[in-house]
Amino acid sequence: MLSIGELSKRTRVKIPTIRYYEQMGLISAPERTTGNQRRYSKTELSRLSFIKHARDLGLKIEDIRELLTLSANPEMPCAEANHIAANHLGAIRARIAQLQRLEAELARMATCHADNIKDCYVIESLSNHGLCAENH
Amino acid sequence: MLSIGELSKRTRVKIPTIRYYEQMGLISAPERTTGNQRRYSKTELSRLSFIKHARDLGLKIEDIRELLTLSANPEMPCAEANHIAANHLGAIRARIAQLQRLEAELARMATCHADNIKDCYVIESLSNHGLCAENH
DNA sequence: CAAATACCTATAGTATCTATAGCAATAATC
DNA sequence: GATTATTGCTATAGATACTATAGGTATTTG
Repeated sequence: MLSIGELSKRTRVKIPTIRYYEQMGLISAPERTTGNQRRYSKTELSRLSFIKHARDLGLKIEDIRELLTLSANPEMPCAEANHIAANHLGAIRARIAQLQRLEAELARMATCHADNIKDCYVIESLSNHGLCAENH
Repeated sequence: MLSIGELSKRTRVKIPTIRYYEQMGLISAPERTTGNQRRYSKTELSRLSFIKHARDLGLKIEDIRELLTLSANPEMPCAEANHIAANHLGAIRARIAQLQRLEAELARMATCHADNIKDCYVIESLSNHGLCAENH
């Protein structure tokens, strides 16, 4: 049995976050010691690892909740899980494309070598959208 | 003079967001009509455009506040503004790299053709970090 | 001038945590 | 066994950047 601190170390999920997930119903309330401290089993360790991994991938809590429900019913069709992953993939690709446009613009901006603000390209760029190479 | 609705249309900043920015002190409280409605001048239009543009670039409110202060002092050195932009550029590049790793992993996951959850690669991938091609 | 639209304030809610205060339990050391 | 250090508990507030709602008032349009 793991204390909340050990669970936190192993999953790299911070302690208040674990308690928050419990409150949100993502993980169930674990056993307690006579002194009222939480004690976790291997089951909860792997469930929390799943959650952490999915969060690292940028999935929303509600998506994760759905995936957890799905995974609890091993005979259900896999299409739904695929759908969630594919949806998220589209969102990520769009976000990458957007960030790359911003990267280009910031890179241009950061080449400024003016001595003072009145000639600074950073300020100028932000003031005047027309200077942008790409539209956003 | 523009009403808040016109200002919103021209800057594509939503009305409650404009009022929120006023509350946060990013823009100053504008004139009011006798009926207590806000009326904005060109000055405020361009200031809000600056803010919108910077937000679109992903800059944090506090960074924007700093840039606005800098731009109000045209004789100040430009180094600080450059520093903010460059910092942000670094953060964006890191985020792009991270998202590209996630994209690769999700793309692999979404190729799953299993019929039911127990063989689904999406669920399997999230359960088992060891399957990831890249580390994150 | 009436109806439709736009605007006002104040408050609460969203999402995903993180921090703090004040106290209790457990582990480590002597 | 006693002291001390670490860890844990609950409850509440704060961070971020808004968005939504309720209940009421101005302004514009036909």
